[in-house]
Amino acid sequence: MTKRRVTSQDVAEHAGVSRTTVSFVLNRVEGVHITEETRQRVFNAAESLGYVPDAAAQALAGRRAQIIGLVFSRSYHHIASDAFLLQVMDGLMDVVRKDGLRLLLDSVETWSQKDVYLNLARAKRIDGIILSGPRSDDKELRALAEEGFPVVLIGHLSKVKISSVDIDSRAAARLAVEHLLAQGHSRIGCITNAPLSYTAASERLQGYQDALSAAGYSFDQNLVRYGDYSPESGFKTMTSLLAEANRPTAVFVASDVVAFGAMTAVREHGLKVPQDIALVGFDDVPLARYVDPPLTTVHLPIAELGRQAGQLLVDLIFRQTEPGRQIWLEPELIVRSSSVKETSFPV
Amino acid sequence: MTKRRVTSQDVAEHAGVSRTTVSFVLNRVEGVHITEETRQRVFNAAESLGYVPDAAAQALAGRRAQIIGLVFSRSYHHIASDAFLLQVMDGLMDVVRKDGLRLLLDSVETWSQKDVYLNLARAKRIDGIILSGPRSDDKELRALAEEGFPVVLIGHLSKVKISSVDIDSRAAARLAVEHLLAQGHSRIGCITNAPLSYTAASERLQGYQDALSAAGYSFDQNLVRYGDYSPESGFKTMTSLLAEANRPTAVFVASDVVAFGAMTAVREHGLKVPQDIALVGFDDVPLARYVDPPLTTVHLPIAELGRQAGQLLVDLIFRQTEPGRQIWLEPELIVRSSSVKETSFPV
DNA sequence: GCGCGTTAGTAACACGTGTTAGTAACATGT
DNA sequence: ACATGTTACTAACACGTGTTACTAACGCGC
Repeated sequence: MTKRRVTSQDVAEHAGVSRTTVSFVLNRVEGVHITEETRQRVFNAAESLGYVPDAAAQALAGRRAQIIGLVFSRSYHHIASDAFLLQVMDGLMDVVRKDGLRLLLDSVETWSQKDVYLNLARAKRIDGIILSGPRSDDKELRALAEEGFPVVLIGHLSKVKISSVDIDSRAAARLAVEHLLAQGHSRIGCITNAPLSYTAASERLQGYQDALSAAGYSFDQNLVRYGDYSPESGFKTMTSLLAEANRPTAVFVASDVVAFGAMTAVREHGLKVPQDIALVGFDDVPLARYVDPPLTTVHLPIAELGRQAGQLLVDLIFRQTEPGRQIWLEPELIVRSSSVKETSFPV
Repeated sequence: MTKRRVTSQDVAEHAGVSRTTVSFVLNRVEGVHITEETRQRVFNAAESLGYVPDAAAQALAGRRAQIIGLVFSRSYHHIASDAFLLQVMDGLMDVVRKDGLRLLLDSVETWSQKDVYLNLARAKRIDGIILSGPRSDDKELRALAEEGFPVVLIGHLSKVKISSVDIDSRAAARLAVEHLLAQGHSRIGCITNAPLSYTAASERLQGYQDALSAAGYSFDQNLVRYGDYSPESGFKTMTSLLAEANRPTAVFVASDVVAFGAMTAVREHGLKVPQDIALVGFDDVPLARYVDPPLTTVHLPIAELGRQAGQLLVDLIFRQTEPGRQIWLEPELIVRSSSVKETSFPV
């Protein structure tokens, strides 16, 4: 005695018209003549029967799946803050919802398991895909994009006609270090957010070097340490930096979360931030302004990243724009007390 | 000159068999006799043609959509930490992936826009749904569940036969306050994580009251303040608490993030944690052990929450178990230095 | 009264799969 | 020799929608 599904056939019979007419009315097809009166009859029938079109059938009958995929690497989402993905999704949802799209989420442990997202596309389960932090040697991805499948990257790939949105983190890192230079520091250390095999890590290190060399300082390998996303790593690497014979007076930590650990290390070493060691972080996680002292950092427009990526993808899908547009978002330095000796900054 | 889709028909022709046989082989249908040799021919053909079944067609032909929905309230995901949803997803993905399911994510601003998830179900876009933090007056949700549609709640609803997973946060809060009592405190304040209209907030407050009354202390309204998820609110409410004539010697803050703000307030007031004010938080966000001093808090098994919810849903979908199972997960008190005067705890 | 365009719809096919019912070919027991 | 069962398949229908091609009725100018 299980209730049967309400199909468009039921609506048609209930309204006394053909199924075709129902389809025309409900999809508001242009260039087709339907009396206002029948139109209303159809709407009423659909309403009173509680008709909801079958998504699978719609997708099969040539329409889109109405779903876009967001794929990220599980290791990657640690790189920025934990909130990274959440903020991206926030921005993304705002955009895609306007066009009636839903979000399918998937992750890969390593980019070698590309079948995950390739299958999504081949099975027509999704109409387009947003890939966070792709690998440059991803042949299948290029193939997919060249077939005309809508692809947008968060991050970027050179020499490929794939749309992408990214934050200029090299410039961002440079901004941070220039700020420290402007404060009069000349021995400035660096703790990366991750091993250099991650482009997000090496780019930030490059920004650090850019600032130094632009100011006429040479690069000193001894002032660089490598974090691994965790506060623990910040604690350890900072401890190691403080043990240097000629230790730095300021440190650029390419991740707020790592910087929190570093800050703890400074304190436990009996030193003061910023008087003994000035600190600048990266990411501007919500807590950055609530540690002691509040952390100077670089704000990344992450929700905006998601929004732009979503818009790019929607345009590819519906407006069939040309792929290959690359958008760079500008970060912003947020100065708080961890980097300036005059302690006159508000909490 | 657009490349046509590879269908099971193509595979059939390529292997010299019927489309039916292809379906039998690829789906490993039991109770059907196929020679090992043809079986291989089909596999090879599918492989060499790069055949990927059309998801929409599969879903239409009676199979499941192979997608489950995770729906959360946007306001709700602030209540716990920002990382809440991410951890849930982590646990959830592990489970559902084993059964070949994908995750569709959606959010509602308020639970009044139920169409969002009702439509997902009615359109057969998803095979089951996980709802985070539902409202008790959700009639349509009950109807959906009673029709036999697989539903699992994160949170819980009484008097309904709907499966759910939840953390016993009332017991958790009690645990936290009992710890403070054991440390010799008798005037213990409370800062909630959110306004009391949120059950997640009122339950924690109740746990606080439970502990007090069990210890024979009466409830003092003057020692209670109401936060709103943010560190700001922690700062303000703690400042207000410290201005009390007879101020508390310990405070239970029902959210780590709020507690960070509270901790800053104590410090700026020239007082020491834990010597002047002992603090216990709630949630055990990753940073809790990296603030100064490391924050005693209640650890919530959130990833486990997602895992159990996923398992419950998968069982409902595939194993067709009876709905209505309620699982309660036990939190755990993590003692760090913010609540004990002997400062002998390791970082 | 006839050709013609417009209106208001409909019949029929396509999408690609899962599945039930059926069918030849062949082995087996008596 | 013949009924019976088993093996290895296949033909045909079902799923629910979008869409193209077609039609019947009607108005209208000449």
